[in-house]
Amino acid sequence: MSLSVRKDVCRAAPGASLSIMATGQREPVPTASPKDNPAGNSASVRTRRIREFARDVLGYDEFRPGQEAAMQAVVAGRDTLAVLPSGAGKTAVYQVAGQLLDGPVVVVSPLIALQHDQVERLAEIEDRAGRAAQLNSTLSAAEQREVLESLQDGTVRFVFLAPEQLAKPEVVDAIAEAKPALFVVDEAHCVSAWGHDFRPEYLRLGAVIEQLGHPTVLALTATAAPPVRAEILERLEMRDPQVVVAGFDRPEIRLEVDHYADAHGKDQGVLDRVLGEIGEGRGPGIVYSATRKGTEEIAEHLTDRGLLVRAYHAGLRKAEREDTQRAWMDDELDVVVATTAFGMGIDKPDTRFVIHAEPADSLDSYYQEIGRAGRDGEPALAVLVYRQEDLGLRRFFAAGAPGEEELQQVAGLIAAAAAAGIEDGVDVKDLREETGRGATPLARDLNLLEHVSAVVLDEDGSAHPVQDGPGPMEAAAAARDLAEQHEKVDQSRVEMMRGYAETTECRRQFLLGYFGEQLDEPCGNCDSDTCTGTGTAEERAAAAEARAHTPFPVETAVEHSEWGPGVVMRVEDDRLVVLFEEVGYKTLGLAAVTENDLLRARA
DNA sequence: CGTTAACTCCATACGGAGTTAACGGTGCAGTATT
Repeated sequence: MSLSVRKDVCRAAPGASLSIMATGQREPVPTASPKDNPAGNSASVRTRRIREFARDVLGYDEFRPGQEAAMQAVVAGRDTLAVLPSGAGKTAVYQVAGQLLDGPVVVVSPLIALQHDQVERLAEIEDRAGRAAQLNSTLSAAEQREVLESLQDGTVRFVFLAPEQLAKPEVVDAIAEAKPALFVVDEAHCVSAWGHDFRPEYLRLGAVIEQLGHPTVLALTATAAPPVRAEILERLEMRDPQVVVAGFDRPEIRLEVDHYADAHGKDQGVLDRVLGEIGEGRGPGIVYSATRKGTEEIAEHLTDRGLLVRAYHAGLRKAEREDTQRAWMDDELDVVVATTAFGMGIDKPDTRFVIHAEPADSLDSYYQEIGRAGRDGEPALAVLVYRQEDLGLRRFFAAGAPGEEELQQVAGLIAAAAAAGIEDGVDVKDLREETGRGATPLARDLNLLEHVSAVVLDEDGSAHPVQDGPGPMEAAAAARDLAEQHEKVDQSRVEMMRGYAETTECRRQFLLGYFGEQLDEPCGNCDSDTCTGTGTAEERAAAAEARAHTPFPVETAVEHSEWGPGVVMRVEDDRLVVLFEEVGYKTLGLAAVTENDLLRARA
């Protein structure tokens, strides 16, 4: 096994070490023998026990890339972020830890449906790995109490819950009493993608981990670009984290982009593409649309053409959604046309294509979505049917930072209560009544105010002003600045989606570059000129030449006169993509950079 | 940001052109209602 260690760009965790595993390489599970443990060395004992568990309980013949490294780190009690491709057996990483560590395992999982599946899967090996239970609102109050009690008396070894459960002090207390050995955040990219406003409880997990006495933390995700990794480490307050990244190139997925200028042409293009694939016998597939209405219209048109199709989005009745999922899994459909609601926890390895009728909000989402095709390793296809105007909706969703007045009001109410001598702080419920604002935007505001050290939430979830912290006016301004910074980063992610759609070079190089991995040669399996062989040899040579002589190669730490520090993510023959810490991704013309001396390398 | 449904205005009136406002995605939990 070759294992190179290099410095990550994570500024949140200067001490983080990073392992990169070669793509697709599998490591056999060796037979444990006494000589693995000649001196009773604890690392080799761990290795032996991990391998025994993998073979005897999970029935593994081999480890997937990164899997054993992540297990080693976790079993040794080290905080670990594991970025492992879909189907790389992330579950096994905490299963093994559950058996080898002394204490229960808490798993934060974003969807109740996902928790359900996870519990069922663990039930199959319950006698060897320990009992698993879920804790959520589908359970009665008595059942919820029972789960927590079983966790405390050791009869339940794994508990699966959503972050919202951990907003309840009594739940955190009960779990703390059970002295968990491991705190797992599954689908950890949600910390960044959902945390800011949609599900703000994700941002509070760091504080929860502290309240639990900081058990070993394991963050798991299939997709996380460097800034997302940095945010996960920071938000979860991980200590001296081990970052394991298994190569996540999916060479079997062919990458294509179809360009259209007008809306009608694009709609037709989506239908033609789907009909073409199904007509050639290359199905089933998923079509992603940005809107609910879009999914229904496309589904209707495809049905009219005789395909077995269903639409799927969060506005449909629960029973209908479940039945569509079942029909999809049972091979009853050619196509599911869906919003982003469809996907997480749905694993159909023989999905042959993923076609996007609109661009995703980021390459993170896009890669996650197309990654659902070809999990069986057979050839698969990802097509983005692209029209520039469709980015507008994504830009709209990326906007929406709270106004300064709103933040001032919230900070003011909290400060006023403290000034009036109310020592218990302000309950979030009271804030909701006073401001007339919903729970979600309010939680977002509180997160922002907390992040600028103006407000603290105590263990009961009540808000207090920070002693000697900024006043409401100052706090609101700082919080707004922070929100605007998030917004800039989100907008820059949309820009990277645009960059992918509009690049004329190898799309896989672009995509992997975005995730901080360099692919040295064009992939040969995308629709770029270089990979289809339509570009001239001279052009390709010129591009390679330019890359070789750039003053700022990939991964160079740079400083921009206006945008501050950043890291070079990608080099083309006439431009650079740089990820700046404060403003996100920017594409810079190389000529302008050299002429105006815009960038300099940092030490 | 871009699309579209709803509205207003004018008047070669079985309605067309132009303006404006609303809308768009992900899920948890808890509460009210059948």
